[in-house]
Amino acid sequence: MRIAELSRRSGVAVPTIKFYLREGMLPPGERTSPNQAQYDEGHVRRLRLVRAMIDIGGLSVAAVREVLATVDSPRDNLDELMGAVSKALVDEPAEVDPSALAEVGELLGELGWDCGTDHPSASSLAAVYTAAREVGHERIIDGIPRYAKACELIAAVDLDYVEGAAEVDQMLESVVVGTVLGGSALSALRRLAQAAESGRRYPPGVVESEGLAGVADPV
Amino acid sequence: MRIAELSRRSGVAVPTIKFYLREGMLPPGERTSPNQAQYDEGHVRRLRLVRAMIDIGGLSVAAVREVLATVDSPRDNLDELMGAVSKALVDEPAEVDPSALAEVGELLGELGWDCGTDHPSASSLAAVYTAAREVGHERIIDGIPRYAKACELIAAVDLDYVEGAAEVDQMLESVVVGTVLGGSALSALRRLAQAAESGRRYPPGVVESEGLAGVADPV
DNA sequence: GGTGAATGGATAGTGTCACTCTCCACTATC
DNA sequence: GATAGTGGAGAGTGACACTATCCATTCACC
Repeated sequence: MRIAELSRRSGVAVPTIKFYLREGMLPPGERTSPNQAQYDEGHVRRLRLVRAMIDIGGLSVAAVREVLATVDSPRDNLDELMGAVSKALVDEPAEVDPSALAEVGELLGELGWDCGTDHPSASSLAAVYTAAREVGHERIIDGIPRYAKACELIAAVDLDYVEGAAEVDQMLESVVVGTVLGGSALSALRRLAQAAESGRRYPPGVVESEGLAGVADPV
Repeated sequence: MRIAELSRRSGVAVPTIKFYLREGMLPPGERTSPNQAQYDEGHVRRLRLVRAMIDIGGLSVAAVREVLATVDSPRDNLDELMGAVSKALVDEPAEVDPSALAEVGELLGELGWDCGTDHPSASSLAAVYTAAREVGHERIIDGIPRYAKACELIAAVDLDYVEGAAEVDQMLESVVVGTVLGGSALSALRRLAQAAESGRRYPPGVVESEGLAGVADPV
């Protein structure tokens, strides 16, 4: 197919497709003459993946390019691939308080998680610790171990999903899709679960004259 | 204190503070003369909160303004406040496939979550369903119920955190901090848990000649 | 074989965002 | 009285993600 059909099939405007080609987020079509090229089903899929990462995952064009470059030149084990995708997905904080990082290391030890504090996300978590203290909400850190238990369940789902991929290239893509779309799904589910739990704890109908109903003075 | 000290205490540049004042993200200082104003500890806290939301939470200035406006004019129950913060935090997808939304409704029913599909996050989740199918990864949807179970644990932590706040205005802020900083902590923990789980399933040292070690042909 | 639409490629322009700079009249402090 | 700092407003900046325009082909149809 040519660019017009690719545009129609993917829902992406022709100038935008040209832009993505220039940016290397979409491989060039197969050249049939000096200024003609053919695109295939793979281009449609890739384009949809790009749009999903941008629209649903909220990634920047630069992040998408980096993630796709990782997928296109795969590593030889899952750990490394996931690490590479993580690195492309998170922008590691510039400087992290070493004591907060040590605290994260301690947490990882208690949890029995053998990933070290050199993992980029360990720095991200340490940055959250620091920020929480700066805004006077250090109390939030007390909940982290329970968050971690929930994340063990989530990670098991994530790994199962990647394992369940039929082919190796599907597997690479499933790391990306699982991380990006899964992340959006999780944040939506979290909010829904909060609403549900809140409704369970403080059933509607109970109205109080001041403060937060059922919270300042729980029923 | 005056603006220079506020800048020093908060680590935010003076022109940026002026910008935040203009944008209404920081309440004006107490005027002592036509062109002099005093700022207090509350301004320092607020400024740190703004920076945490932007730097750690990745919120836009517009989103921060909206969230703070919500906090500054609180509702009379927790459900409503959380809903208002959610609304300010997520940009609801423009159009959602009704059948995907119905599917989300079914899921909510099975889970016993009594929040309806009119919750903005229900649409977000439906958008993920649609995007997953468009990129040929509908299989990811099978993992959603297990994600949801993990989110029940997370939501319990979140609600406990808000309940534990000493005063009502602390409580309002804890909804924001819990949602924003908690979200960043969760995504970092998820990645760390993935790395740990991956290391557990495929211990290092096992090297294979092709494909993903221990995955294409699990040990 | 001629003609109008479409193509690939490149360059320049657009709108948004989050500051950042510059200017101003005025105030505080030495 | 000199100098630095202040609140306030408007214009300017750089990054980002497209979008528009142009051009020399090339295609599809008559």
